[in-house]
Amino acid sequence: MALGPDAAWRGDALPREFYDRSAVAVARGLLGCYLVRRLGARRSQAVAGRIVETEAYVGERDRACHAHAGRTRRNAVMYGPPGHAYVYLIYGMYDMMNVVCRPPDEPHAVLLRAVEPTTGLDAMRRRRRVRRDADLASGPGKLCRAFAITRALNGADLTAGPLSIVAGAPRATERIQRSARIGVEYAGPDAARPLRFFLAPNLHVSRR
DNA sequence: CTCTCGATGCGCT
DNA sequence: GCGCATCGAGAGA
Repeated sequence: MALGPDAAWRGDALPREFYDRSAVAVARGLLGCYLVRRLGARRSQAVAGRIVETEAYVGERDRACHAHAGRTRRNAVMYGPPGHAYVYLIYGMYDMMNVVCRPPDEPHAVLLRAVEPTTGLDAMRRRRRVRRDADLASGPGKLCRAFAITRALNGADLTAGPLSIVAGAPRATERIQRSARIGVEYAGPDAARPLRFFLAPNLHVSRR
């Protein structure tokens, strides 16, 4: 079968070492990479898209980070090896996907905030009833729904299995921009830190 | 377009 | 019991 122009996501998953750095480095490095979800009994169906927006959560001293209060049952995955998914429920109805990073002995993670769908759009449209494709995965809760990511994948290894990330890069027309993180006003001085990263111009980020 | 508000489950105090 | 790393519907302009 010939590989079409959207075949980049078929490459190898990013290696463990990619994640073994600070969340800031990983948050920047993930922009343009492909989030790949394999579904079906034999994982024959695939849904994929370019990561266009991320946020870094940088350890116990970051008041916006779930590890701020130390290790708990919910955030335990953040204290494990890098390259795994940390998925949790928020507002009683939305799942959020993070990528665990691991600078020495520090619980860092990167929240995936928006994805530009490239493959399996029909499957995404079935899960998300939206008018425009740009709304399919333009938010952390939206992308989890579009990609069928739930807490059942908490702890999943991103270097092998039904959920992975494949190397990619920003387009020649795109630049990396940064801002304060979204929805962390409660975090005091940490709320203003510019730890959100996104590609611009790109119609699939969560806010313009 | 902007703004407001309710939904809804659970981790943690 | 409180509050949350959100979303989408509805109202108004």
